[in-house]
Amino acid sequence: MRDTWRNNFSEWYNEIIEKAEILDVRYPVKGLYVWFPYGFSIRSHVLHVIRRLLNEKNHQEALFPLLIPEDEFAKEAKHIRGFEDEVYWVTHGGLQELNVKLALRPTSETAIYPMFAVWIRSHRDMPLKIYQVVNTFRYETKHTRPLLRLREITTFKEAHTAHSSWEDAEAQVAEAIEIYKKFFDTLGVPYTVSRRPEWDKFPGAEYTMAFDTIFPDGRALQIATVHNLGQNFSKTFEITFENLEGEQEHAYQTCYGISDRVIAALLVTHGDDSGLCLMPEVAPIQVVIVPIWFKGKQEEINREVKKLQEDLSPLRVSIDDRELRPGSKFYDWEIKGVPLRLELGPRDLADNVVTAVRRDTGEKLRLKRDDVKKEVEGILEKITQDLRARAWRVFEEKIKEAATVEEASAILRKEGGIVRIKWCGSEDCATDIEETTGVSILGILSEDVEGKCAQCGRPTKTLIQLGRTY
RNA sequence: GGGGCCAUAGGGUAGCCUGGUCCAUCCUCGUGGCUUUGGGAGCCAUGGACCCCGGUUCGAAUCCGGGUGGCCCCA
Repeated sequence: MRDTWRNNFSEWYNEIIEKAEILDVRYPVKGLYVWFPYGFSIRSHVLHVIRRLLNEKNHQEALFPLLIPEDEFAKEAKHIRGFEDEVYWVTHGGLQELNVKLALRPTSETAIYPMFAVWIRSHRDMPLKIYQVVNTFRYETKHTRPLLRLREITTFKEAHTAHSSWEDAEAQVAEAIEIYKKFFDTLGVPYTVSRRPEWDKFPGAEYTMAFDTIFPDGRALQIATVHNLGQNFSKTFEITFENLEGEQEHAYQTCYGISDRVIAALLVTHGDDSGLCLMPEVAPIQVVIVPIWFKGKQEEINREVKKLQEDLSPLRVSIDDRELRPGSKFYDWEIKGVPLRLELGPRDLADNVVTAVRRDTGEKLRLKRDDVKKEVEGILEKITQDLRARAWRVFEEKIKEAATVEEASAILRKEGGIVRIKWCGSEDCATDIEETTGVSILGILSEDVEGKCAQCGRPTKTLIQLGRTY
């Protein structure tokens, strides 16, 4: 693991996924991976956070089928064109060929919206805010990578809403962005939000807002998207409602999603050369207690360790009573990213203290045994704040501004990250910028700046972000 | 989208070029036991592998073809 986080990110990533028991990559199908119980537990805690945030804003969780009939799937022309070369098809039932092929959902618009058409009749049925957490399938032909490029996306949280006006849909986009900001803040994952360029928006959307973070190798990773679908899908799927004037009108829709990539971002953002460092809120084990046994004292130590665990309830506390040397246990839990380790040995008992070691800083502390719970809670809160602050500091250092395309190009080649430049809005300039820099335009950050297009020099108010993507 | 490298116990590897001496090397790991425990313990015993299909050959981990899977670089 030594120094690979900074110097060989790919190697660190592959190693940590396996050693921290996040995913087993040995499943014999390309692009499909097995969640280990430990990784699955992190996933569960992360999902708990997003569910809480969505439910607070009156979203309802539902569940739609995995299989979508070809005729529904093909209804929206742009949508299908965006996905058709990566769809898995179910063509047979047993030995019999199906009359209508069934798509394994690559995303669920075409599974959900036919039902929206049935459910929505009046403006009173809206806003309708539904979400589901499911697996989706995409036949990736490129290099697949755990959590980053999958053939089965195992953790696809997609929300779909319908509204009775464009303004309400716009407000929903804003609400979704706020929810995601809170979500990533909880995970301590830094982000930038921008509007994807026209040619890169979700197929069938009016526009797409996207969250990107930056990985240690300098690449940008899309971690969430929010789409305003306007009436595009409601027209194809005939989702209509009777408005206040008594007329039939097509609904205004939005959808927004996150995927396994947020788990990758969580792991990578706070990782270091010793392994993971998990945010306490989503750590399967928040505190691990390592008993320090000495001959003759084992029973007493075990008794005290058990008492300590009970005193720390309801924190997620685990006792490591494996028959191993303590040092070996320390390494294990550091790789797995347990935020706080407590040690209890004869010396601690004699002094009525508990030894604590922070995963993020390595700092060693002596906690008074009598108010250990308050102290531990305080440390976990401190770890949360420090991890978040550190992540944002690192992130912001990787965002630069450039006046010219050449300058942007030099920065991106040398250190990667995200570079902001001004752009006139023409597709020709965009193409030239992407060709010169060799990276993509991530999106439009602002349309309220003063300056000149870095490519052609024409005056513009648009600031965009460039970065090499995953 | 283009190019390169690779596949041997649970993990990491040697052997492959030059086919036989390989019932396959070393480290790690698993199991049983003894001793130990404040940063990866030691000893004894024991367990486990040549990616798949086909071809060449008296003989294939090794050579050839295809498939599957993995990694890296460039666009």
